[in-house]
Amino acid sequence: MTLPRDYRGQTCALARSMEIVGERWTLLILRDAFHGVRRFGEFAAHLAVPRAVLTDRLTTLAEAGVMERRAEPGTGRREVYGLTPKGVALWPAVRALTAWGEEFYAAEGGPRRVFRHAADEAPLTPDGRCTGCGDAVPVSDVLVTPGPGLAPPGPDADPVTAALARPHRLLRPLITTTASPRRPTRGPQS
Amino acid sequence: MTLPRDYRGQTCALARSMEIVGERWTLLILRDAFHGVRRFGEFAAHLAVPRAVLTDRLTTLAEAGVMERRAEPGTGRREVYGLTPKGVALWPAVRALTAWGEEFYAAEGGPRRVFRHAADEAPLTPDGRCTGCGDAVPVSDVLVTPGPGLAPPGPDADPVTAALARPHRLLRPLITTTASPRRPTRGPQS
DNA sequence: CACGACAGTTCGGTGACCGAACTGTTTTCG
DNA sequence: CGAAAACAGTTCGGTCACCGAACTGTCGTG
Repeated sequence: MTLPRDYRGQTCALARSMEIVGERWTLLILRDAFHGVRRFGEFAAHLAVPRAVLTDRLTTLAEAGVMERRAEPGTGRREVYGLTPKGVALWPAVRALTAWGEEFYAAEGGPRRVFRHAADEAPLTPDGRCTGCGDAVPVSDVLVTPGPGLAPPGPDADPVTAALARPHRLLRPLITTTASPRRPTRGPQS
Repeated sequence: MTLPRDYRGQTCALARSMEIVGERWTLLILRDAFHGVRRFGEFAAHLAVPRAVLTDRLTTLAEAGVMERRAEPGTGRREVYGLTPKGVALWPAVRALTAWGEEFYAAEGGPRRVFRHAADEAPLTPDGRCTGCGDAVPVSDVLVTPGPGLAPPGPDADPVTAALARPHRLLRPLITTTASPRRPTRGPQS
């Protein structure tokens, strides 16, 4: 198994994970995928990641079985990338790291985003349980709503940033409209 | 302060986390710290990380308040590095990533290590709850035991690898004796 | 003092990452 | 239909992080 940057000799499951998802940008790409980002250009515009690096990461993730690359039906050249079940299984890790960042690097005013149980809209605990019904909430039942700490997107924010500022379900395609106004999109900003 | 490798423009708590713990080797260093590794040479020998990189990571983690550097009382030059409460708060993330690696890259025979509740020695669920009493187990009450998938350490394995193959509590110093510094190699020692 | 253990630094070589420009195809619109 | 734009990647040169090995300085012990 020739992984791009391995951690040789480590008899530790964490090292195996880091070989797959430990490279720069990878977890942010996966996070976007959880939020419903599906297209190459959306990842590139939202993350401001060099396009060559993005190509490499998506290829690596697809080869590892974490994401899946498929042609979007109907549209010609449009490729879409989606999480496989193996990728969805990374949600506890993404959630835990997000919760840690939110706890120790909180924005002014409060959390940037609030994860809720879609069934009753009660917020989730940091470990992903519903504060209303107490259940462990599956990823597809997580509703993301903007929190008080989320800066409103500027008028020239990229479509992903704009869509992330609105309530949405995880794993559902974030941007469904096919057509977009032709206007040179410049500048990242989440 | 300029973070070493930032993710500019990301209004996302995960990006904040990745700026602290997202660099190569950092999470493996933290994992070792959870298991009780405390000294520079132990990290270096066990992880096979370039020493300059290790110095950089420990300094960065200390500046971020995740780890703490202090002189070991008694011994002269010995510095020890320990997790702060902010560092301990990363345990859910480390556990989740380890569990994912264990699930999808299992070793022959089964898990490499089993996390248990020290009180009743019942194994923990992937999200850190005790299968015996059902409680969420704090990090300091986690007992680590070798699992069937853990390869036995070779005779020339470093002391950390050897100690990790024996049952131990998280956050407790893994190697307590100063390794009997320079015994006259008289009798067999424990 | 000599020696070994240890923490951390130095240094040259290599590869990953960056950012911007470019290629080739598909879609949209006049 | 034909031009222009959108899109998914690729190419390329500069820069920086990482690697590995050797080295420095300090402390404790024999």
